[in-house]
Amino acid sequence: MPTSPTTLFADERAGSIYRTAARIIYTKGFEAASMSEIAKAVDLTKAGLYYYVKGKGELLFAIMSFAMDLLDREVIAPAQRIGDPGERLRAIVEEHSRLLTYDEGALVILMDEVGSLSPEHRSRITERKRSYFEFVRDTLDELAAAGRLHAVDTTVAAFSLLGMVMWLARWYAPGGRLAAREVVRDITEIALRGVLREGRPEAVSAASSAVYSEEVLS
Amino acid sequence: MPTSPTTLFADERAGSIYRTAARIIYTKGFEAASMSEIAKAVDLTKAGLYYYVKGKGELLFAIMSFAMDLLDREVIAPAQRIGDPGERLRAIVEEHSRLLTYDEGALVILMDEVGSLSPEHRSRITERKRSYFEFVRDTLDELAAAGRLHAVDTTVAAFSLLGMVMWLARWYAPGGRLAAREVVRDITEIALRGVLREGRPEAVSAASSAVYSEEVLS
DNA sequence: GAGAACTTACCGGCCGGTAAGTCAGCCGAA
DNA sequence: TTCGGCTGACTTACCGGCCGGTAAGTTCTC
Repeated sequence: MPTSPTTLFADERAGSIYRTAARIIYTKGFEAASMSEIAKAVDLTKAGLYYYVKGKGELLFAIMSFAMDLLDREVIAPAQRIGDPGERLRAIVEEHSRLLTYDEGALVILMDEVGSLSPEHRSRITERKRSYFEFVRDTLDELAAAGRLHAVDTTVAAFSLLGMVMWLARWYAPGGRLAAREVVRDITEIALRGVLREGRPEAVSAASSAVYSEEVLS
Repeated sequence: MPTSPTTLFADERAGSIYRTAARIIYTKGFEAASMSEIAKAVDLTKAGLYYYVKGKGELLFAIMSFAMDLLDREVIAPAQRIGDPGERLRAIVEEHSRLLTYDEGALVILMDEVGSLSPEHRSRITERKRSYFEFVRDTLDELAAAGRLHAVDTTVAAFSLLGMVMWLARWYAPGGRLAAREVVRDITEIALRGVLREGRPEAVSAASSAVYSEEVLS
């Protein structure tokens, strides 16, 4: 279905606005980032920016929804197709970590700025996050029922694993001396080993100490 | 050494101002929290608040310094006195987690709002955080040298463990279904099992849970 | 009466947001 | 082929309000 040139341009422009806004909000925080600043970054006046977005709150909500869609598509949906709960857990940790090494803001905003949303928007985002959390915990429950989990509360375990993964966004600097692939693999190993009883088959583990480098403390 | 009543009163007042400010900033975020709001919460006008604090930035820095002092006193210093690196790591994770279940804001602000500090203040806080991080990583290096660690990069491992612990502040609600003691114990087990090769001596963990029998009330 | 502990009243500035105007380019009609 | 109108994509100019911060005065205690 072809779109008219003007509309296509508008869509591309809108996309670049959201991406730029995400980067700025991610860097400075939502409250500290001003609409004028975002407008200037996309070569518009503030009023010009308001032609595209309804308001600051709507902008934040749009970015978060985009991030949630990304998480759904890249992590949750693929994992849901995996039958074995152990492999499913591994896929979740691995893909979520990998996504965070790519990301340039949206996923971090999703984690950090829920408090800045309006009540209605907040409840919609929180609902999607809860459903993700429950997906992880259900997977852990399945493992526990099969006797494959160490004796820990699955709620605590789910939060801990997700926390470990999400923290990645706080410290990992792409382009630094730590390669994304090794980081993702190490995190996955630490996470799974933390909760799973089984001594997993780890053939790849030996090649671990390849190109490691410096990291950034925020 | 006795303090004069007025000074004592001022100190107590100052203390309660910092505590209240920490709670508000923790709840709404630094940028979203206004000085008038903080003033009102301590039954002062904004100008009255400025009698005690030099400015918003100084207030944030003071709260973070307090949090860092707390971390030093309750986690780092005791751990530094432990010879065995395995027990030292356990103490770090356990005590840091425990501290987070008590905390009413300061430690979370320390983690989340570094970006709002002035460059000078930021570098001073970041330096202390780096030193803590390196303490943890050095402990992991020690374990690795003794062959007691799984084959993962110690930098990634240190960030992952700390991330898991710090995430606790994001989700744990005191007074809920999960008792602080069990949460701390489970997190410690997941963390240590994630990186340590050894099947740990469980006797130590049983003894340590007896020490921390005090209940969290807030 | 001196100093600590405030309050009242105000400042300039930036905030999110908007009303109204501009202007390029496409449209159908003459 | 030209013309008038229409619309999408903006800009200029402005709004009230709250922000961090302060000068100057007041009250209370010793």
